[in-house]
Amino acid sequence: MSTDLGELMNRCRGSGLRRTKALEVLLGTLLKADRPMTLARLQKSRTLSSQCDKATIYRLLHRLADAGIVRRLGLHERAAYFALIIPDQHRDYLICTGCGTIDPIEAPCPVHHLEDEIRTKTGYQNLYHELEFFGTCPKCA
Amino acid sequence: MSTDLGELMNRCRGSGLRRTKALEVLLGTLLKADRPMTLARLQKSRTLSSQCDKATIYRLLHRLADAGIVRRLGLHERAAYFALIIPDQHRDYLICTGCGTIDPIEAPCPVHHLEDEIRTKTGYQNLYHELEFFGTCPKCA
DNA sequence: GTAATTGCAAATACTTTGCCACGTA
DNA sequence: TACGTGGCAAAGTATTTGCAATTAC
Repeated sequence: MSTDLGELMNRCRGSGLRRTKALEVLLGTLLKADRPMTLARLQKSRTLSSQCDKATIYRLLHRLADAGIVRRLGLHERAAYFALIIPDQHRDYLICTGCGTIDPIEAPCPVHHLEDEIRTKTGYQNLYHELEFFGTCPKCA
Repeated sequence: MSTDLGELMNRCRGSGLRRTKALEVLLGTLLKADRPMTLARLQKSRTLSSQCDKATIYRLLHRLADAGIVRRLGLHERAAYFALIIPDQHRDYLICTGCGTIDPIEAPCPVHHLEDEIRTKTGYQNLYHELEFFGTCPKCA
């Protein structure tokens, strides 16, 4: 784990966000989860639900996304997922289509080369990618 | 283009779907588009809007997904995207975060090896993946 | 004839915004 | 003090379902 709560708060301060209780609890929850979470899921988390409103979490997540501190992901659900961006660490995910479990993949991401190729061939800028594997986990099989 | 409308209809019949006007028009639209489309976008298509209701398109898309004829994709929008599955052809996409343009990527997909590795290491079955590149296209830059 | 399919309308689910009170800088 | 932030409630957008009429087989 190359990031802790204090460092995250500093990055937030650097982006002009204020040091509020809600922000701290939200970042702590995302950090502990170590995988993407939906707004609804975050809201149900013990600490967050007692500390702040759904709209607050929603707006914080979007501010954090603008600041480049969290990333918004699709992941095939109706609800949007959000995950912390850890500097110099790219994450892909393995998702069970049965129970919905989401696990980060340990293996190094194999598409950086293709990303470079696309950048030069198409002229797209600020490229990034999202890679997810879907399947049935052993428990659900 | 390795698939035509007749072949698609045959695959549908093979899965027990009935040969209806709505099905034919929907498949034709997806085939012509050659990229993922949202329900709303499909609905706006000239031919489809005059031929059938939103709920019909919705239900057809889901039956087609169950039959393995279309695939449901995330693609970062609030609305779900659907694309035809062409046998023996895997597609990844390049998406402009500015204007929302979606283009299929021509390059061969570089993650099949990792997919195999995940299969054996984790015991997940029916593995498939989704890979999207996001960036700013030259026009939007 | 029978069961799948369709259209219309109503119900959900999740997201997004308005407004005023509040807390941080 | 000033302005970003928070809570509550209402509005917006996309999805999903119920049911009676219709159509394919």
